[in-house]
Amino acid sequence: MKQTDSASVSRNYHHGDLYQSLLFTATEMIAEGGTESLSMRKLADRVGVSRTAPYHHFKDKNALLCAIAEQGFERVEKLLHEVRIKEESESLAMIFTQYVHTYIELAYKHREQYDLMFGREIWRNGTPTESLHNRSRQHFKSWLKWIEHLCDEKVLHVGDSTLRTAQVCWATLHGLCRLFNDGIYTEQSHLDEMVDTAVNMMLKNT
Amino acid sequence: MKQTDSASVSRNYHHGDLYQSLLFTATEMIAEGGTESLSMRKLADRVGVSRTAPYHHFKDKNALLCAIAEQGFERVEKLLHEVRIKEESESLAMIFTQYVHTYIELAYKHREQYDLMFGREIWRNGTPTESLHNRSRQHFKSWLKWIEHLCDEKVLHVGDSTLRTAQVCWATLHGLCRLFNDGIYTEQSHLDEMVDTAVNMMLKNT
DNA sequence: CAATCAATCTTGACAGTGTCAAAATATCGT
DNA sequence: ACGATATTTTGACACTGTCAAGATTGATTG
Repeated sequence: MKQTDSASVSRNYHHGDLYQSLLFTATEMIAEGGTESLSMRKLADRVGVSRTAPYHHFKDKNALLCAIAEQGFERVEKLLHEVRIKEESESLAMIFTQYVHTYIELAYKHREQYDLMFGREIWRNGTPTESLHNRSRQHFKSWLKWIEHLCDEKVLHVGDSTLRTAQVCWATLHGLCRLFNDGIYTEQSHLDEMVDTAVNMMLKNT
Repeated sequence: MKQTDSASVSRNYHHGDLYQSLLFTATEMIAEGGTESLSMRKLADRVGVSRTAPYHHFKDKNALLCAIAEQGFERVEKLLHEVRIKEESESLAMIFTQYVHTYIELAYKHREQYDLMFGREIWRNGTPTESLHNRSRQHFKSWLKWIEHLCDEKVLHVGDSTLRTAQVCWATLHGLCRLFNDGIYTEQSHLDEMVDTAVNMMLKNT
Protein backbone atom coordinates (compact mmCIF):
# COMPACT_ATOMS: atom_id res chain seq x y z
CA MET A 1 0.00 0.00 0.00
CA LYS A 2 2.87 2.29 0.74
CA GLN A 3 4.46 1.27 -2.52
CA THR A 4 6.18 4.58 -3.16
CA ASP A 5 5.20 5.73 -6.61
CA SER A 6 7.85 8.35 -6.86
CA ALA A 7 5.35 11.21 -7.26
CA SER A 8 2.92 11.05 -4.37
CA VAL A 9 5.55 10.70 -1.69
CA SER A 10 6.66 13.91 -0.07
CA ARG A 11 10.22 14.67 -1.03
CA ASN A 12 11.80 14.65 2.38
CA TYR A 13 15.44 14.32 3.12
CA HIS A 14 14.65 11.01 4.69
CA HIS A 15 12.80 9.04 2.13
CA GLY A 16 10.94 6.89 4.60
CA ASP A 17 11.03 3.53 2.91
CA LEU A 18 13.93 3.67 0.55
CA TYR A 19 14.81 -0.01 0.74
CA GLN A 20 11.44 -1.17 -0.56
CA SER A 21 11.29 1.66 -2.99
CA LEU A 22 14.62 0.76 -4.52
CA LEU A 23 13.72 -2.89 -4.79
CA PHE A 24 10.43 -2.09 -6.44
CA THR A 25 11.73 0.44 -8.91
CA ALA A 26 14.78 -1.64 -9.78
CA THR A 27 12.57 -4.61 -10.61
CA GLU A 28 10.48 -2.33 -12.74
CA MET A 29 13.48 -0.97 -14.61
CA ILE A 30 14.89 -4.41 -15.23
CA ALA A 31 11.58 -5.62 -16.57
CA GLU A 32 11.53 -2.69 -18.97
CA GLY A 33 14.99 -2.66 -20.39
CA GLY A 34 16.87 -5.68 -19.23
CA THR A 35 19.46 -6.17 -16.57
CA GLU A 36 22.02 -4.16 -18.47
CA SER A 37 19.83 -1.09 -18.56
CA LEU A 38 19.76 -0.86 -14.79
CA SER A 39 22.37 1.47 -13.43
CA MET A 40 22.64 2.47 -9.83
CA ARG A 41 22.68 6.11 -10.80
CA LYS A 42 19.59 5.98 -12.99
CA LEU A 43 17.82 4.02 -10.30
CA ALA A 44 18.68 6.59 -7.67
CA ASP A 45 17.55 9.29 -10.04
CA ARG A 46 14.22 7.66 -10.69
CA VAL A 47 13.54 7.14 -7.01
CA GLY A 48 14.41 10.77 -6.48
CA VAL A 49 17.51 10.38 -4.39
CA SER A 50 21.20 11.03 -4.82
CA ARG A 51 23.65 8.71 -6.59
CA THR A 52 25.08 6.98 -3.57
CA ALA A 53 22.04 6.78 -1.36
CA PRO A 54 21.26 3.20 -2.41
CA TYR A 55 24.59 2.07 -1.04
CA HIS A 56 23.33 2.46 2.48
CA HIS A 57 20.65 -0.13 1.85
CA PHE A 58 22.46 -2.47 -0.50
CA LYS A 59 26.13 -3.15 -0.07
CA ASP A 60 26.56 -3.52 -3.80
CA LYS A 61 24.83 -3.49 -7.10
CA ASN A 62 25.26 -7.21 -6.76
CA ALA A 63 23.39 -7.27 -3.47
CA LEU A 64 20.51 -5.45 -5.07
CA LEU A 65 20.38 -7.93 -7.94
CA CYS A 66 20.44 -10.82 -5.48
CA ALA A 67 17.49 -9.35 -3.64
CA ILE A 68 15.54 -9.11 -6.88
CA ALA A 69 16.43 -12.67 -7.78
CA GLU A 70 15.24 -13.79 -4.38
CA GLN A 71 11.80 -12.39 -5.00
CA GLY A 72 11.71 -14.44 -8.17
CA PHE A 73 12.35 -17.58 -6.17
CA GLU A 74 9.53 -16.71 -3.85
CA ARG A 75 7.25 -16.56 -6.84
CA VAL A 76 8.09 -19.98 -8.26
CA GLU A 77 8.08 -21.51 -4.82
CA LYS A 78 4.55 -20.26 -4.44
CA LEU A 79 3.59 -21.69 -7.82
CA LEU A 80 4.94 -25.09 -6.86
CA HIS A 81 2.97 -25.12 -3.63
CA GLU A 82 -0.24 -24.14 -5.35
CA VAL A 83 0.15 -27.00 -7.78
CA ARG A 84 0.84 -29.59 -5.12
CA ILE A 85 -2.32 -28.65 -3.28
CA LYS A 86 -4.77 -29.48 -6.04
CA GLU A 87 -3.19 -32.88 -6.54
CA GLU A 88 -6.39 -34.74 -5.91
CA SER A 89 -8.57 -33.17 -8.53
CA GLU A 90 -6.74 -34.31 -11.67
CA SER A 91 -4.31 -36.94 -12.90
CA LEU A 92 -0.74 -36.41 -11.83
CA ALA A 93 0.55 -36.40 -15.40
CA MET A 94 -1.96 -33.71 -16.24
CA ILE A 95 -0.89 -31.58 -13.34
CA PHE A 96 2.77 -31.99 -14.20
CA THR A 97 2.15 -30.96 -17.78
CA GLN A 98 0.26 -27.92 -16.67
CA TYR A 99 2.97 -26.95 -14.23
CA VAL A 100 5.62 -27.03 -16.92
CA HIS A 101 3.50 -24.83 -19.13
CA THR A 102 2.95 -22.20 -16.49
CA TYR A 103 6.54 -22.37 -15.29
CA ILE A 104 7.84 -21.52 -18.72
CA GLU A 105 5.22 -18.86 -19.27
CA LEU A 106 6.10 -17.26 -15.98
CA ALA A 107 9.80 -17.41 -16.73
CA TYR A 108 9.16 -15.62 -20.00
CA LYS A 109 6.89 -13.04 -18.50
CA HIS A 110 9.63 -12.12 -16.06
CA ARG A 111 12.54 -12.82 -18.38
CA GLU A 112 15.01 -10.49 -16.84
CA GLN A 113 14.29 -11.56 -13.33
CA TYR A 114 14.61 -15.17 -14.40
CA ASP A 115 17.97 -14.39 -15.87
CA LEU A 116 19.02 -12.96 -12.56
CA MET A 117 17.83 -16.06 -10.74
CA PHE A 118 19.82 -18.48 -12.84
CA GLY A 119 22.22 -16.40 -14.89
CA ARG A 120 25.98 -16.21 -14.84
CA GLU A 121 25.90 -12.64 -13.57
CA ILE A 122 25.29 -13.80 -10.05
CA TRP A 123 26.27 -17.47 -9.97
CA ARG A 124 29.31 -17.67 -12.14
CA ASN A 125 31.06 -14.88 -10.31
CA GLY A 126 30.45 -16.69 -7.05
CA THR A 127 28.67 -13.74 -5.58
CA PRO A 128 25.24 -14.96 -4.49
CA THR A 129 24.05 -13.63 -1.15
CA GLU A 130 23.77 -16.09 1.71
CA SER A 131 20.09 -15.40 1.69
CA LEU A 132 19.74 -16.04 -2.03
CA HIS A 133 21.79 -19.19 -1.75
CA ASN A 134 19.49 -20.61 0.90
CA ARG A 135 16.32 -19.75 -0.90
CA SER A 136 17.43 -21.30 -4.15
CA ARG A 137 18.61 -24.43 -2.41
CA GLN A 138 15.34 -24.67 -0.62
CA HIS A 139 13.41 -24.35 -3.84
CA PHE A 140 15.32 -27.14 -5.48
CA LYS A 141 14.51 -29.30 -2.49
CA SER A 142 10.82 -28.68 -3.01
CA TRP A 143 11.18 -29.57 -6.66
CA LEU A 144 13.10 -32.71 -5.82
CA LYS A 145 10.43 -33.81 -3.40
CA TRP A 146 7.72 -33.46 -5.99
CA ILE A 147 9.71 -35.34 -8.61
CA GLU A 148 10.32 -38.15 -6.10
CA HIS A 149 6.62 -38.35 -5.57
CA LEU A 150 5.96 -38.47 -9.30
CA CYS A 151 8.54 -41.22 -9.65
CA ASP A 152 6.96 -43.24 -6.86
CA GLU A 153 3.62 -42.96 -8.56
CA LYS A 154 5.18 -44.20 -11.81
CA VAL A 155 4.34 -41.00 -13.60
CA LEU A 156 7.88 -40.10 -14.47
CA HIS A 157 10.41 -42.35 -16.06
CA VAL A 158 13.04 -42.94 -13.38
CA GLY A 159 16.63 -43.55 -14.40
CA ASP A 160 19.68 -44.01 -12.21
CA SER A 161 18.18 -42.13 -9.32
CA THR A 162 15.35 -39.75 -8.64
CA LEU A 163 17.90 -37.06 -7.90
CA ARG A 164 19.35 -37.33 -11.38
CA THR A 165 15.87 -37.39 -12.82
CA ALA A 166 14.97 -34.23 -10.98
CA GLN A 167 18.13 -32.53 -12.15
CA VAL A 168 17.71 -33.51 -15.77
CA CYS A 169 14.03 -32.68 -15.91
CA TRP A 170 14.72 -29.29 -14.53
CA ALA A 171 17.60 -28.82 -16.94
CA THR A 172 15.17 -29.45 -19.75
CA LEU A 173 12.74 -26.86 -18.46
CA HIS A 174 15.58 -24.46 -17.95
CA GLY A 175 16.94 -25.04 -21.43
CA LEU A 176 13.58 -24.27 -22.99
CA CYS A 177 13.22 -21.15 -20.88
CA ARG A 178 16.59 -19.86 -21.90
CA LEU A 179 16.10 -20.48 -25.58
CA PHE A 180 12.98 -18.38 -25.54
CA ASN A 181 14.08 -15.85 -22.98
CA ASP A 182 17.36 -15.18 -24.69
CA GLY A 183 15.74 -14.77 -28.09
CA ILE A 184 17.20 -17.82 -29.78
CA TYR A 185 13.83 -19.40 -30.38
CA THR A 186 11.61 -16.56 -31.39
CA GLU A 187 8.46 -18.24 -32.63
CA GLN A 188 6.28 -17.93 -29.58
CA SER A 189 3.58 -19.88 -31.39
CA HIS A 190 5.67 -23.05 -31.31
CA LEU A 191 6.14 -22.97 -27.58
CA ASP A 192 3.16 -25.07 -26.59
CA GLU A 193 4.04 -27.84 -29.00
CA MET A 194 7.62 -27.84 -27.79
CA VAL A 195 6.57 -28.04 -24.19
CA ASP A 196 4.28 -30.95 -24.95
CA THR A 197 7.07 -32.75 -26.75
CA ALA A 198 9.37 -32.16 -23.82
CA VAL A 199 6.85 -33.38 -21.30
CA ASN A 200 6.24 -36.50 -23.38
CA MET A 201 9.96 -37.17 -23.25
CA MET A 202 9.88 -37.04 -19.49
CA LEU A 203 6.69 -38.91 -18.78
CA LYS A 204 6.71 -42.66 -18.49
CA ASN A 205 5.32 -43.81 -21.80
CA THR A 206 2.55 -46.22 -21.00
CA MET B 1 52.43 -19.57 -37.53
CA LYS B 2 52.31 -15.81 -37.62
CA GLN B 3 50.12 -15.87 -34.52
CA THR B 4 51.38 -12.62 -33.07
CA ASP B 5 52.54 -13.30 -29.55
CA SER B 6 52.70 -9.69 -28.57
CA ALA B 7 56.43 -9.78 -27.82
CA SER B 8 58.15 -11.20 -30.85
CA VAL B 9 56.44 -8.96 -33.36
CA SER B 10 58.25 -5.78 -34.22
CA ARG B 11 56.35 -2.80 -32.91
CA ASN B 12 55.63 -1.06 -36.18
CA TYR B 13 53.09 1.62 -36.72
CA HIS B 14 51.25 -0.75 -38.97
CA HIS B 15 50.72 -3.89 -37.03
CA GLY B 16 50.52 -6.14 -40.04
CA ASP B 17 47.76 -8.53 -39.03
CA LEU B 18 45.77 -6.70 -36.43
CA TYR B 19 42.44 -8.26 -37.26
CA GLN B 20 43.57 -11.79 -36.55
CA SER B 21 45.60 -10.66 -33.60
CA LEU B 22 42.62 -8.98 -32.01
CA LEU B 23 40.41 -11.97 -32.54
CA PHE B 24 42.98 -14.31 -31.07
CA THR B 25 43.82 -12.23 -28.03
CA ALA B 26 40.19 -11.37 -27.33
CA THR B 27 39.29 -15.05 -27.32
CA GLU B 28 42.15 -15.65 -24.95
CA MET B 29 41.08 -12.90 -22.59
CA ILE B 30 37.50 -14.09 -22.56
CA ALA B 31 38.58 -17.62 -21.78
CA GLU B 32 40.61 -16.31 -18.87
CA GLY B 33 38.27 -13.94 -17.16
CA GLY B 34 34.86 -14.14 -18.73
CA THR B 35 33.08 -11.96 -21.19
CA GLU B 36 32.78 -9.15 -18.72
CA SER B 37 36.48 -8.92 -18.21
CA LEU B 38 37.09 -8.08 -21.85
CA SER B 39 37.30 -4.38 -22.46
CA MET B 40 38.24 -2.84 -25.75
CA ARG B 41 40.91 -0.80 -24.08
CA LYS B 42 42.58 -3.64 -22.27
CA LEU B 43 42.47 -5.66 -25.43
CA ALA B 44 44.13 -2.90 -27.40
CA ASP B 45 46.70 -2.54 -24.67
CA ARG B 46 47.53 -6.21 -24.65
CA VAL B 47 47.92 -6.34 -28.40
CA GLY B 48 50.16 -3.30 -28.12
CA VAL B 49 48.08 -0.78 -29.96
CA SER B 50 46.16 2.35 -29.10
CA ARG B 51 42.66 2.42 -27.58
CA THR B 52 40.73 3.01 -30.75
CA ALA B 53 42.74 1.00 -33.22
CA PRO B 54 40.40 -2.02 -32.95
CA TYR B 55 37.55 0.11 -34.22
CA HIS B 56 39.03 0.08 -37.68
CA HIS B 57 38.67 -3.68 -37.84
CA PHE B 58 35.50 -4.22 -35.85
CA LYS B 59 32.67 -1.76 -36.06
CA ASP B 60 31.73 -2.39 -32.46
CA LYS B 61 32.56 -4.35 -29.40
CA ASN B 62 29.49 -6.27 -30.44
CA ALA B 63 30.97 -7.08 -33.83
CA LEU B 64 34.07 -8.46 -32.17
CA LEU B 65 31.99 -10.65 -29.89
CA CYS B 66 29.99 -11.90 -32.85
CA ALA B 67 33.19 -12.88 -34.62
CA ILE B 68 34.31 -14.85 -31.59
CA ALA B 69 30.95 -16.55 -31.33
CA GLU B 70 31.20 -17.48 -34.97
CA GLN B 71 34.43 -19.35 -34.42
CA GLY B 72 32.64 -21.31 -31.73
CA PHE B 73 30.01 -22.38 -34.24
CA GLU B 74 32.72 -23.52 -36.59
CA ARG B 75 34.01 -25.77 -33.85
CA VAL B 76 30.76 -27.51 -33.05
CA GLU B 77 29.91 -27.81 -36.72
CA LYS B 78 33.19 -29.63 -37.19
CA LEU B 79 32.41 -31.92 -34.26
CA LEU B 80 29.05 -32.83 -35.72
CA HIS B 81 30.57 -33.68 -39.07
CA GLU B 82 33.26 -35.85 -37.50
CA VAL B 83 30.62 -37.81 -35.65
CA ARG B 84 28.44 -38.38 -38.66
CA ILE B 85 31.34 -39.83 -40.60
CA LYS B 86 32.03 -42.75 -38.28
CA GLU B 87 28.40 -43.75 -38.31
CA GLU B 88 29.07 -47.23 -39.59
CA SER B 89 31.47 -48.41 -36.94
CA GLU B 90 29.14 -48.38 -33.94
CA SER B 91 25.50 -48.40 -33.02
CA LEU B 92 23.69 -45.17 -33.60
CA ALA B 93 22.55 -44.89 -30.02
CA MET B 94 26.12 -45.27 -28.88
CA ILE B 95 27.31 -42.56 -31.19
CA PHE B 96 24.55 -40.22 -30.11
CA THR B 97 25.40 -40.75 -26.46
CA GLN B 98 29.01 -40.06 -27.12
CA TYR B 99 28.23 -36.92 -29.07
CA VAL B 100 26.21 -35.50 -26.21
CA HIS B 101 29.05 -36.15 -23.81
CA THR B 102 31.66 -34.42 -25.94
CA TYR B 103 29.31 -31.58 -26.80
CA ILE B 104 28.78 -30.74 -23.16
CA GLU B 105 32.44 -31.17 -22.34
CA LEU B 106 33.38 -28.86 -25.16
CA ALA B 107 30.81 -26.32 -24.11
CA TYR B 108 32.26 -26.32 -20.64
CA LYS B 109 35.83 -26.13 -21.79
CA HIS B 110 34.98 -22.99 -23.73
CA ARG B 111 32.33 -21.71 -21.36
CA GLU B 112 32.67 -18.08 -22.18
CA GLN B 113 32.66 -18.59 -25.89
CA TYR B 114 29.60 -20.81 -25.53
CA ASP B 115 27.89 -18.07 -23.62
CA LEU B 116 28.60 -15.73 -26.48
CA MET B 117 27.18 -18.20 -28.99
CA PHE B 118 23.86 -18.61 -27.22
CA GLY B 119 23.70 -15.91 -24.61
CA ARG B 120 21.42 -12.94 -24.26
CA GLU B 121 24.29 -10.52 -24.82
CA ILE B 122 24.15 -11.01 -28.55
CA TRP B 123 20.76 -12.55 -29.26
CA ARG B 124 18.42 -10.81 -26.91
CA ASN B 125 19.54 -7.36 -27.98
CA GLY B 126 18.89 -8.31 -31.58
CA THR B 127 22.41 -7.53 -32.60
CA PRO B 128 23.82 -10.66 -34.20
CA THR B 129 25.89 -10.08 -37.31
CA GLU B 130 24.49 -11.26 -40.61
CA SER B 131 27.39 -13.64 -40.80
CA LEU B 132 26.78 -15.04 -37.33
CA HIS B 133 23.11 -15.38 -38.01
CA ASN B 134 23.75 -17.48 -41.06
CA ARG B 135 26.29 -19.71 -39.46
CA SER B 136 24.08 -20.48 -36.47
CA ARG B 137 21.11 -21.18 -38.69
CA GLN B 138 23.21 -23.45 -40.77
CA HIS B 139 24.40 -25.35 -37.74
CA PHE B 140 20.91 -25.98 -36.51
CA LYS B 141 20.07 -27.33 -39.94
CA SER B 142 22.89 -29.85 -39.65
CA TRP B 143 21.64 -30.87 -36.23
CA LEU B 144 18.09 -31.20 -37.48
CA LYS B 145 19.21 -33.42 -40.33
CA TRP B 146 20.97 -35.76 -37.96
CA ILE B 147 18.02 -35.96 -35.60
CA GLU B 148 15.75 -36.72 -38.52
CA HIS B 149 18.03 -39.55 -39.44
CA LEU B 150 18.02 -40.88 -35.88
CA CYS B 151 14.23 -40.71 -35.83
CA ASP B 152 14.00 -42.59 -39.10
CA GLU B 153 16.20 -45.29 -37.68
CA LYS B 154 13.95 -45.52 -34.62
CA VAL B 155 16.77 -44.53 -32.32
CA LEU B 156 15.07 -41.47 -30.98
CA HIS B 157 11.58 -41.24 -29.62
CA VAL B 158 9.69 -39.12 -32.12
CA GLY B 159 6.82 -36.96 -30.91
CA ASP B 160 4.69 -34.52 -32.85
CA SER B 161 7.35 -33.91 -35.46
CA THR B 162 11.04 -34.44 -35.91
CA LEU B 163 11.50 -30.68 -35.88
CA ARG B 164 10.05 -30.44 -32.39
CA THR B 165 12.11 -33.40 -31.29
CA ALA B 166 15.26 -31.75 -32.56
CA GLN B 167 14.39 -28.53 -30.80
CA VAL B 168 13.59 -30.16 -27.49
CA CYS B 169 16.59 -32.46 -27.54
CA TRP B 170 18.84 -29.55 -28.16
CA ALA B 171 17.11 -27.55 -25.47
CA THR B 172 17.94 -30.34 -23.05
CA LEU B 173 21.60 -30.30 -24.02
CA HIS B 174 21.62 -26.57 -23.79
CA GLY B 175 19.98 -26.59 -20.39
CA LEU B 176 22.60 -28.94 -19.01
CA CYS B 177 25.37 -26.86 -20.50
CA ARG B 178 24.09 -23.71 -18.94
CA LEU B 179 23.60 -25.19 -15.51
CA PHE B 180 27.21 -26.24 -15.42
CA ASN B 181 28.65 -23.33 -17.33
CA ASP B 182 26.88 -20.76 -15.22
CA GLY B 183 27.94 -22.39 -12.00
CA ILE B 184 24.53 -23.51 -10.79
CA TYR B 185 25.44 -27.17 -10.82
CA THR B 186 28.94 -27.28 -9.48
CA GLU B 187 29.57 -30.96 -8.88
CA GLN B 188 31.50 -31.81 -11.99
CA SER B 189 31.60 -35.43 -10.87
CA HIS B 190 27.85 -35.81 -11.38
CA LEU B 191 27.96 -34.67 -14.96
CA ASP B 192 28.41 -38.05 -16.61
CA GLU B 193 25.51 -39.58 -14.73
CA MET B 194 23.31 -36.64 -15.57
CA VAL B 195 24.17 -36.85 -19.23
CA ASP B 196 23.37 -40.54 -19.27
CA THR B 197 20.06 -39.90 -17.60
CA ALA B 198 19.27 -37.21 -20.14
CA VAL B 199 20.20 -39.40 -23.07
CA ASN B 200 18.05 -42.20 -21.72
CA MET B 201 15.16 -39.80 -21.63
CA MET B 202 15.64 -39.01 -25.30
CA LEU B 203 16.34 -42.48 -26.64
CA LYS B 204 13.49 -44.73 -27.66
CA ASN B 205 13.17 -47.15 -24.77
CA THR B 206 13.21 -50.60 -26.28
C1' DC C 1 63.09 8.23 -57.69
C1' DA C 2 59.43 11.62 -56.03
C1' DA C 3 54.64 12.67 -55.22
C1' DT C 4 50.09 11.55 -54.31
C1' DC C 5 46.50 8.55 -52.13
C1' DA C 6 44.40 5.24 -49.42
C1' DA C 7 44.96 2.32 -45.55
C1' DT C 8 46.04 2.23 -40.96
C1' DC C 9 46.90 3.92 -36.39
C1' DT C 10 46.94 7.70 -32.52
C1' DT C 11 45.48 11.60 -29.54
C1' DG C 12 41.89 14.14 -27.46
C1' DA C 13 37.44 14.30 -25.88
C1' DC C 14 32.74 13.13 -23.94
C1' DA C 15 29.26 10.92 -21.45
C1' DG C 16 28.40 7.15 -18.73
C1' DT C 17 29.48 3.57 -15.12
C1' DG C 18 30.32 1.55 -9.84
C1' DT C 19 31.80 2.93 -5.54
C1' DC C 20 34.68 5.10 -1.71
C1' DA C 21 35.46 8.97 1.84
C1' DA C 22 34.02 12.89 4.05
C1' DA C 23 30.61 16.20 4.96
C1' DA C 24 25.71 17.54 5.65
C1' DT C 25 21.08 16.87 7.39
C1' DA C 26 17.26 14.89 9.84
C1' DT C 27 15.19 12.02 13.58
C1' DC C 28 14.96 10.22 18.15
C1' DG C 29 15.91 9.33 23.08
C1' DT C 30 17.09 11.71 27.00
C1' DA D 1 17.29 21.56 24.20
C1' DC D 2 21.13 18.48 23.15
C1' DG D 3 23.79 15.00 21.72
C1' DA D 4 23.76 10.39 19.42
C1' DT D 5 22.40 7.90 15.50
C1' DA D 6 20.43 7.03 11.14
C1' DT D 7 20.15 8.66 6.72
C1' DT D 8 21.38 11.26 2.66
C1' DT D 9 24.55 14.25 -0.24
C1' DT D 10 28.77 16.14 -2.60
C1' DG D 11 33.19 15.33 -4.45
C1' DA D 12 36.32 12.37 -6.40
C1' DC D 13 38.55 8.44 -8.94
C1' DA D 14 39.32 4.97 -12.16
C1' DC D 15 37.17 2.68 -15.55
C1' DT D 16 34.17 1.89 -19.73
C1' DG D 17 32.66 2.39 -25.21
C1' DT D 18 33.16 5.23 -29.00
C1' DC D 19 33.37 9.54 -32.00
C1' DA D 20 36.07 13.19 -34.64
C1' DA D 21 40.24 14.92 -36.22
C1' DG D 22 44.95 14.48 -36.98
C1' DA D 23 49.43 11.70 -37.76
C1' DT D 24 52.00 8.04 -39.91
C1' DT D 25 52.90 4.49 -43.09
C1' DG D 26 52.96 1.51 -47.40
C1' DA D 27 51.40 1.20 -52.08
C1' DT D 28 50.70 3.26 -56.58
C1' DT D 29 51.38 6.12 -59.80
C1' DG D 30 54.07 9.81 -62.91
